[in-house]
Amino acid sequence: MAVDRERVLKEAAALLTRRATTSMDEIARAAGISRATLHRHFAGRDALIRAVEDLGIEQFTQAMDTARLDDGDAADALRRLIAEAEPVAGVLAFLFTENQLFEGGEVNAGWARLDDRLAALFRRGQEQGDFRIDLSASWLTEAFYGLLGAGAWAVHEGRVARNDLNHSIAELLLGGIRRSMEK
Amino acid sequence: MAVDRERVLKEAAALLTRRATTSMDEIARAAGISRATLHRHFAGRDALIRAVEDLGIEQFTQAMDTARLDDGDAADALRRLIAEAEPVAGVLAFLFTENQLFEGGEVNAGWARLDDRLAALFRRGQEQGDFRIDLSASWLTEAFYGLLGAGAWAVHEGRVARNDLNHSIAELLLGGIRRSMEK
Amino acid sequence: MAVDRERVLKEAAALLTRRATTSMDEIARAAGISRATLHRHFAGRDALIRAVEDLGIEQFTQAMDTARLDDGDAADALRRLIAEAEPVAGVLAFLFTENQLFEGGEVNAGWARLDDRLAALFRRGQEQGDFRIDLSASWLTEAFYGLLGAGAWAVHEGRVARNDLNHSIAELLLGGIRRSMEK
Amino acid sequence: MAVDRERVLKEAAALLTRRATTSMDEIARAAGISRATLHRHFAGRDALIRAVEDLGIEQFTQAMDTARLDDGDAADALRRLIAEAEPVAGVLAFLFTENQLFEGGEVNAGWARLDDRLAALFRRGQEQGDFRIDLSASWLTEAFYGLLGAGAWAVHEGRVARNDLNHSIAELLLGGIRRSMEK
DNA sequence: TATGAATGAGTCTTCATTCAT
DNA sequence: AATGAATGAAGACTCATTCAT
Repeated sequence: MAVDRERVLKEAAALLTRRATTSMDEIARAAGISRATLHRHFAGRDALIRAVEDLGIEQFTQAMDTARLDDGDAADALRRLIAEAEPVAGVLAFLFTENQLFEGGEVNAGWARLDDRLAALFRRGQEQGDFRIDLSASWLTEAFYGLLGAGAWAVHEGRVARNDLNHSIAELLLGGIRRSMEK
Repeated sequence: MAVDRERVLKEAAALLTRRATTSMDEIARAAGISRATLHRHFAGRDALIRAVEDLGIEQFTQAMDTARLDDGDAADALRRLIAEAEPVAGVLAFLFTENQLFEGGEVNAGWARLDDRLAALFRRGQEQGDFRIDLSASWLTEAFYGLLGAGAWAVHEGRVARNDLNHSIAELLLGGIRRSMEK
Repeated sequence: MAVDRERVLKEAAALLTRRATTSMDEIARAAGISRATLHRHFAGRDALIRAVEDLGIEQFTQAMDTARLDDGDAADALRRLIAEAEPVAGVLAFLFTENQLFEGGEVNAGWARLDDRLAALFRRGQEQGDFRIDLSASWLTEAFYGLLGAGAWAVHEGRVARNDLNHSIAELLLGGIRRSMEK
Repeated sequence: MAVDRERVLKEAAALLTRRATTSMDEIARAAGISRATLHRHFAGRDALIRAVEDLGIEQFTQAMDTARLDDGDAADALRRLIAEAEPVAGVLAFLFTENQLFEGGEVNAGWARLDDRLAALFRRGQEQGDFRIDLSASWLTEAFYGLLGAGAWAVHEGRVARNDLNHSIAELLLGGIRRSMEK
């Protein structure tokens, strides 16, 4: 039976997310294949990690597509994005934490496009008067990733219920900590 | 010339934050000493990491002390904490990711104590009616670290000016993205 | 389409002569078949090498037969042998280096028989007063292979024209470098 | 005690000459050091083999220097060269046999210089009327290597006495097999 | 019959750590 | 105290070989 490439990648992502030093052997075993087979499908450790990166980018891209970032209220779009991105949060956190994986420093171009789309959403919100303008779109983009990662981790550690995650991230990001009159 | 222990720890924190698999050799070189010397000062890789942790915990403890978390308005206390913690954001980010990436290692006790103090601040704000109560103190604690780490990285990457960092983090955390009447 | 066994063996000989560590994969690709097919036709690497040996032995045996080593002048017989062996020089070169590089493996019996026939020719020349006797038949045998191999390589590298090969080898072997009165 | 680089290289050359597939481990053990140390001195297997190649080139260059190729009778110069090169014959044979070691095909430039000097010697002999001109200097160069290799092997196999080697090669190369009036 | 896919075994390579100066 | 050198242990990688289609 042919190896399910995507399944292997998902296992790899899951393991690497938990421990960045997970060995090829462990990944292979988790995926139910031999080390040699793992090497046949991914030219080496780097190639595997790059593939995980590509998968993460692809999944996050899909989340953005599904969330229809350009439709309606920017705040609602952001809420939809968080809901869609939640399953990918773990991988994204890994990829962001391990962002100097490759000496060459050539960052996967896919990230830039994602960053752009995200920043565009924040900018739209600002232009439409929904979002404050004293926080740059660029910073909000980074903050989004930071909160997503923290959320994934909090769930993993049992500090936040999975069902609360969407709400926790979205509300914090949109409304902050302070109790306000509105809402 | 005597080895500057703290400098070594800071280099280590910086490198390990970006790549958890950074080798002893890379750390030694970044610190300007030989591998052997690095080993003379820290009994091993684990000991080095523990030392970085300890440094972070110590510095963050000091930041908390200086910020007088229990005094006055909770929001103001949080602002003070962010201001004090900002210079150590790098090491803190390491602590945060570190505890994420290496599972199995019992969490450093000192770290847990810091978590508690931070959570207590959020709880105080909630009890005093300043902070919303639909976001758990536990989650806010995680979010705090996440945003601090994201901020440190954003500055490092040149996406946020160092001078804006305090404001960026504090405002986002306290008020969220949404433009509001107050403030 | 049926696999051309001899073509495979010739490719294998050519590659193995130049690099004893040539992999099964490279040989298979050079022969235009898959690794698995190569294995179906030859029970394993050793079997393949043995088959190449056998091919070389068979072809060289035939060359010897055709050259009628026992007939007439020994020098003429040697010339005929060189002419007959030239097309198989590549495989022969392999046989020669092969027996050099892998020690421990008992020498193929067929090969020893060829050595004997060749040595017998040289001995005959010496007994008949045509060949000098200060160079042992055993050494001349080795030298014969060495020159044949060098010749095959020189042609391959474009340093000697294929049409000159016979003459180059035969003249050097028979008459040496020095300009002489006779001839 | 510091590792004797040259000694390691000589061990490596000796082992690789006998079996091209000798492992790094075997070489390390033969040199009395650990595999890791071997790797510290030679970046990898390829690097080690290249170093062996360099050593071979250097030794053969030295042999040429010592033999004073440009002095006196060309035939005598050739005799001197054979005598000087004899100890290196084994390594040279290995390097010639394994001449496709590196995929890139970038041949060590040192060879070309050696080839040139050797060819120059043959050409000088031809111009001075000592060597026949119907055998190209280029071919004689190849033949020289072929005979040297064959000789090294013949000694190794016990078919030629080490003390006879010089004579065997020189006489065959200079005078050929045929009994002649002169000499 | 031919082959893409899978794998066990073995080699190469790196890293944290120790040693001798 | 500092370091170049050496190494055991562990992981990455490759190859010949087998399997299932």
